[in-house]
Amino acid sequence: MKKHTIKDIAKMAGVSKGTVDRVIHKRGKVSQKALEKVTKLLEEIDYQPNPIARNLKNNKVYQIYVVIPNPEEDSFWEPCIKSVNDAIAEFKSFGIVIKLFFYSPNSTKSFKDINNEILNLSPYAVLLAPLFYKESISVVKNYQSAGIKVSTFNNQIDSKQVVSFVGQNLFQSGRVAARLMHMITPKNSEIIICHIDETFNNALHMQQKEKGFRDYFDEQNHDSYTISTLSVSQENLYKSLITFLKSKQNISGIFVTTSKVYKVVEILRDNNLKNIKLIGYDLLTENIDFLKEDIISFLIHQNPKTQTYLGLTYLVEHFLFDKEIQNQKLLPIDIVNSENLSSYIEN
Amino acid sequence: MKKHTIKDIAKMAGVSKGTVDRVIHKRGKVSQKALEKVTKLLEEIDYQPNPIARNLKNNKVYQIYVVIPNPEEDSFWEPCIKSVNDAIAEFKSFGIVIKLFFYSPNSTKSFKDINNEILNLSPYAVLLAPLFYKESISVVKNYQSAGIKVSTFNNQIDSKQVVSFVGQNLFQSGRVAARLMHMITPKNSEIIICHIDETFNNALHMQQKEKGFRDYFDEQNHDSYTISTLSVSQENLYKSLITFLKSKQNISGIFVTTSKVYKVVEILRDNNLKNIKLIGYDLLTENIDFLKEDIISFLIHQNPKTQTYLGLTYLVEHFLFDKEIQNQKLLPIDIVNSENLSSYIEN
DNA sequence: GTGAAAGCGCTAACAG
DNA sequence: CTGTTAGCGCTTTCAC
Repeated sequence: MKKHTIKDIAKMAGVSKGTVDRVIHKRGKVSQKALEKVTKLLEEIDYQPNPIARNLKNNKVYQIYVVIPNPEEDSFWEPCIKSVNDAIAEFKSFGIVIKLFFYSPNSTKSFKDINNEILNLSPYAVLLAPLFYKESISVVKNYQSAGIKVSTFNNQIDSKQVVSFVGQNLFQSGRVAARLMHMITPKNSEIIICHIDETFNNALHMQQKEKGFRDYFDEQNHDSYTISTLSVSQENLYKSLITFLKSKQNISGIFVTTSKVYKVVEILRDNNLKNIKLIGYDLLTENIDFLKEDIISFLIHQNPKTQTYLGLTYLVEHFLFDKEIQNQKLLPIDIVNSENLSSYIEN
Repeated sequence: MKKHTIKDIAKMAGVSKGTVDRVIHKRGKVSQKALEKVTKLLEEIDYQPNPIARNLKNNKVYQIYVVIPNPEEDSFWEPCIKSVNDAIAEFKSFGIVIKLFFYSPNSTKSFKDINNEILNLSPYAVLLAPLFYKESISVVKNYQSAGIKVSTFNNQIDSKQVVSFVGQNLFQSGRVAARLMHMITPKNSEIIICHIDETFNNALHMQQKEKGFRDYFDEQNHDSYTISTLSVSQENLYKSLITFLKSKQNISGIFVTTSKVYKVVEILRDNNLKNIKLIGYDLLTENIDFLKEDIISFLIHQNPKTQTYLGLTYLVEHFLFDKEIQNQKLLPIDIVNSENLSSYIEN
């Protein structure tokens, strides 16, 4: 059993391969008669051109450059490195060259600089984890003018120029955290939403998460819970948190909207504050240990590794097989506790 | 910029493409001198043969037949249909033909029959969801003798003949359920493990889940919880469960080891039994509604859709690009509550 | 309008 | 041992 080829169709229709090709690609210059005959045959057979043969001519090298915050400054991004390396190995033989670039999560300048640098290298496409909203918009615009495709992941920016976004619904993610918090804290207690961020540049995520979190509790008979927000830089975290906590009483839980939960754990521990449930984000090694010890109750997994890998895969398959890229892929919001943890990291 | 080809290397080494090919594939019949020269060049360049061109010759049609329990008899398998259809559409143009076959989850005969039928059709490979252990082993053996590759998913069978397995660690899955149950039930209460199964043929899964569940509680100061097991067929479920529940007191939770949780919900509701927490498996529509209403606290997602899709993808990529198939892929054990539910199903 | 032919990268058969 | 050649399915060019 073999696939029908252009040759088969040509023979059946009594025309040449060239004519069949012209019909398939609607290049015109085909007689009415031939057109009808071939079209009919194509439909009957449900002909599918062989995408492999089609791209044989394209012995191009496609450069895809990945741009993320430096994992040494924020270990959240660590898993992306592995993911990129996997993709490099997997796609090398197809002529896909993937390179990884870092910018400092605390410096919009470094972000702009690295992207300008990449602009000059003119790759085929860029996969971007954009922290800085305003700067990202303009960076994307530059790529666009240079004819370089841009996909984003983790953080969404509102730009028509972006080919594809891979990430999570952060509002919903906040609701998930709220649901869990609701489950493990007593009524009539106080819950704190804690934003920890260096520069407040990525405040957008945190805001969406907070909205979702509050939205959930608003739907409950929520008068029984008091919810307050603490927004603070890493530097001031220690002092501010302690002061904040002391100003309250009956605190049963803290929802940390970033991966920096472990910092909160350390502070609580230092000050011998117990019986406060913690929910935060991401499977950093620092967090993992606390999760295992049940000091952190739940982590929500944002899965940067899969985000990166999917973002890359979409681009690659588009280049190689003309596969359409889906505009948006929202990953599941994984709830992780001490027991299903291993199933997410041994992977 | 373009990829290095066999032609480039031949030119550089001052030999013919044929010779380079012989070196690459270690076919011998190459002079020492040529061998060294070419080998060195290949390494220097880090030459990767173009897998696309390589398989151009193979204008075969690869049939992959998928065999699952009939979703009309057990809706757990429903999502596999979608998955198979997706794969059909995605791989059609590559000459991959995928077909779906059902057997009755209550009849070993139908299982054997359908597999014999498939054996006669001699496809390239079979992707199998094996419910019946003993029968599966022999079925796999038959395929093996006929030179048909077999991958399995969802249920593991211990056979060296199986190319690949996609599924979950069920022991760990039981532990996850236990951890959650522990979190939402009070100490000194009684918890029930409930196995619901028509024929007890797939008892293996349920046993592994039970082991994990008990293992977790054994690690806790577990004397405060009483855990007992009820094993029952669907038919007898109603009566048996009621009798069982009446024989106990202070029941705080039921862990149902299959997707049939919704049946338990209905029984509890009928009998006006409240305040019993429920944890079960799988995002059946029947279960989903109860999860949303918070009557079921958690569902563990076994993700049959992804299992099927991955199983198929591995085979396809192996056939088309000689990609190695990983022997075992353990999927994450997803914890689903009313809030992250949508992120798993809108997908 | 149309067919013939070359070529993409790789493999395999064949002739030397 | 080695080079040449044909051919996989598709596209593109060129001559008629």
